[in-house]
Amino acid sequence: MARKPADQSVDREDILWAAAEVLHRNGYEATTMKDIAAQVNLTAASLYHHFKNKDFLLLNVLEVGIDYTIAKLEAVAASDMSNAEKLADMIRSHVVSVTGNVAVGAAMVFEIRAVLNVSGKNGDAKFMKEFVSRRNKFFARRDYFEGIFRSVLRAGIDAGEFRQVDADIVTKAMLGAHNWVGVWFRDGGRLSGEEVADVLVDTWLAALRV
Amino acid sequence: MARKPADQSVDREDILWAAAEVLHRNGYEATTMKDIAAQVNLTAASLYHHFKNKDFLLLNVLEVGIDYTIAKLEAVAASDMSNAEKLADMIRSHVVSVTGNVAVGAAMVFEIRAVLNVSGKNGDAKFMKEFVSRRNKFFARRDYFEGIFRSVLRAGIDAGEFRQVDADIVTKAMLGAHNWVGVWFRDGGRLSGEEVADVLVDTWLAALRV
DNA sequence: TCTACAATCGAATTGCAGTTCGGATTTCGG
DNA sequence: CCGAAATCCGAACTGCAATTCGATTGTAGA
Repeated sequence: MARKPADQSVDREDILWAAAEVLHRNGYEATTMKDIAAQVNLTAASLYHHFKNKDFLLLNVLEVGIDYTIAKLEAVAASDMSNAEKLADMIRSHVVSVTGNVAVGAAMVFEIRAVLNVSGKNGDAKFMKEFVSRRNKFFARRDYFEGIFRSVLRAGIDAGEFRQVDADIVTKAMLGAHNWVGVWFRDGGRLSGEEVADVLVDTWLAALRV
Repeated sequence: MARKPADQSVDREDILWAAAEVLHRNGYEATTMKDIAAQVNLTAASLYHHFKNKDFLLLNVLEVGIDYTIAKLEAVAASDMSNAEKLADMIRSHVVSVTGNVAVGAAMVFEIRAVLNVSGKNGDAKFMKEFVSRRNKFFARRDYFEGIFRSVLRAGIDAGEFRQVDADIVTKAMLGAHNWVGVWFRDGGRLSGEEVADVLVDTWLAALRV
């Protein structure tokens, strides 16, 4: 239908990835459209053909990240394993997502505040409506994500597989620890993402054993 | 010596606090000098009388935050309790710091990237030298902070008080979970900071019990 | 009381990031 | 081979945030 030089065929998804990487490297506000564009050999202006504006671009990255993670999580949570086995797989899945997909993973966690600040500045309300709507949906998805962990934890407690703990707090502790991995993990370090995941699985199951 | 109207006596420390609060609320890049100034009824220009520039202001907040936390931690680590008791107190101390001093605590953790980016932009190298020096010192302090936790954990393992775990990873997991508290904790929630701390102490000790 | 200086502000400067716009350029369906 | 739509870019606009500077005003201490 249109232009797409063989040497740089860049599409929406490529940009999303580039954005995720730069975002993870610099943080939201510190990331310029130019930076993102450079990552895919485009100019800042070109990005506006693919995305309404910077906020939507970021929001898209977050959406992709959360969807990716939730998809993997749901598969596990829906299986017919014991709650302990489920939780182990979920932890593994989450941690590996964060380490293997640092870009998306970290962006998912640490850039939220920026997205939150809709009311803060641009009150131009142009795409405002759609933006707020999608942003709320995103937050709902985040809560849903956390909810999956909490449910399995609760079920395990009720089933006597886990000891009695404050499921809310422990869930948040788990997510915090996992998210934090995205901050310090580096490829080529002493442990691989899978190995780190194993350590955390072991740790949490120990914390929960009756 | 100089001016200091009785109605607004604002000093360096007040600004530091204001900055910490706004920072925690908006994130570094999203926080303007004007925002900070407004918090203490000053104009942005006035801030430059107290701080070289925005970066130094943030750095100062981080320094204050880390020093505060380390001070409390060292007191505990130096006592003659068992490693388990020490760790419990340290966890409590850390978590309470984060919840009670959300400003400093969260800034300490989530704004680092912004400080890191020295090389990123302003290469004007005016205060650059001093800044880099202090920033490195800050990072060293952060490592030191983490080291205290790791040491006690290791000592406990060696002493047979804790089970064999990967001390590096578990330490980071703990810090991640604690830092994360600064993100979700709200005064007036179901639990107080102390209560949250207790849950975490219980959780980690369970994870480590032989 | 006088003076030097701390503390503050208003106004002006600078630079850059986000965004817009119109004009190319390329490709594909027909 | 043509026309429409997809892509992309250069240049220009806009606004704001950081920073600077000179002027002003209290105030503490000689």
